[in-house]
Amino acid sequence: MLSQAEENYIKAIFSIELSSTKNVSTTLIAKSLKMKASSVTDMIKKLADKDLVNYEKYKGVSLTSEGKQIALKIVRKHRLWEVFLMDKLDYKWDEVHDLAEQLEHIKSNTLIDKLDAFLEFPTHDPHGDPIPDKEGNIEQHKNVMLSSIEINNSCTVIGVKDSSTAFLKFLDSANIQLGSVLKVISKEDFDNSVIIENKSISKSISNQISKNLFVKKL
Amino acid sequence: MLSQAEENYIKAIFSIELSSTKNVSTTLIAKSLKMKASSVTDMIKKLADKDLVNYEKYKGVSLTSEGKQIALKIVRKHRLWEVFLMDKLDYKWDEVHDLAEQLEHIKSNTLIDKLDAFLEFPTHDPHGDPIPDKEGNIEQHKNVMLSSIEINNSCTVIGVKDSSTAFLKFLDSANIQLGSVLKVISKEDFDNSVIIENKSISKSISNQISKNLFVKKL
DNA sequence: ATTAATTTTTAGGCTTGTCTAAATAATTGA
DNA sequence: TCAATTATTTAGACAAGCCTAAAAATTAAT
Repeated sequence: MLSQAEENYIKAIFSIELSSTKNVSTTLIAKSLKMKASSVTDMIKKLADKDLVNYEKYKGVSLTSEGKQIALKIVRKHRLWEVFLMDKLDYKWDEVHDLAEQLEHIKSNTLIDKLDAFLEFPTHDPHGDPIPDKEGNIEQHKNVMLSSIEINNSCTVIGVKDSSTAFLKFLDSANIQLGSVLKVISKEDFDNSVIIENKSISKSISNQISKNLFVKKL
Repeated sequence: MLSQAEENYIKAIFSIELSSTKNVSTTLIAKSLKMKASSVTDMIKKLADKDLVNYEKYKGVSLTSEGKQIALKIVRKHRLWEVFLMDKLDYKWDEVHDLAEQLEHIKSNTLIDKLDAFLEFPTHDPHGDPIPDKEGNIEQHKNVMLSSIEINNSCTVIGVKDSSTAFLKFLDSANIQLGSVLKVISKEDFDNSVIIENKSISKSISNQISKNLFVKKL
């Protein structure tokens, strides 16, 4: 049985691995978990002893397939709890992350599948991220960003790349949710901002925003 | 912010206090938490430093009013999570305790009240124990046991004194739930067992069982 | 009222998971 | 290429929370 600390490391390594193909460095893990590199080295050794990561001194780490399975289970828990918090307890999408971070560590063989059933087997969490199934299978995110949609095309918001509170709060204030339909009216070459129409209201969206919004072309 | 360990001690002290008026001894706490007395002494000092318990060497402890408020909050969380697990996730009443033991430690200012609302403000948990309200007010259990009901009287099961898995499983197998209506048919002087009728089926119930079943006379 | 038994506390040790500071390896750049 | 910078690891420390063993206080028994 893994400790919460161990689970957090596995999860951090997993999410860093997703955004690059190289081995994951000590420093990146340390940044992601807000810890010192030396602490990371210690834990990595422990995880390597348990065969959850491949590790060679000075070469960074990668998850073993066992480690990956564990990561997927944690991600599944995290995302299902997020759905619960939003759908059943009326939390907003920028409020659920920290709570899910705690709930994902609850140990039980049956809880998460019962929760899954209770939520009627959702496929995506409130940020549009796909929820791994019982066996750890997960749908691949299609990386279409709002910034890549051409003028006069419409798209649906299906996820966010950046789930920071600040970003989510901004989206809320701009009335953009999962499922929002956005039409690209024009693009500004100068700063790559786009003018979009959302529920017949036009808004200017900076490039920093539009390249963090996953969309599906309509 | 209290650690899980601290919360567990507070809860243990609270529940021991409920069943006697004397100060709570180190040994009793140790037994209840399955730890060594020396560990208990350590923690008691810490809790006394934080003014959550009154402590004088060799004299045992009692909760301060602040300590009692914290205990009530934990009890509230525990019982609301139990309701959730049973009512929403279809757990049986002997399965919810260990999970609630983990869930009760989730830290959030808003979660438990939102859960309370989602569950439509239940007043009792699946074992018939009253749930403290937001302010820590809790209904007093009326201590009427099945063993004290006279022949030919009927009563409703409102709770259990012993929540052990073994006891709860026995009740399940005997088809006795919260709300079950039991009629006392006869009593055996020899061993204080009672014959009861439950859904027109008669059963003999030993004194050990009947003195652990809270009932309300009809 | 002493002695014996029990309870409680103290002292010291261990593990987990963190840190700082110093040492070593790897990478960068002039 | 080799010196400077940056990344990583090692070594040693510390807090939390538990333990064992021994000492001290309390309680029970004769």
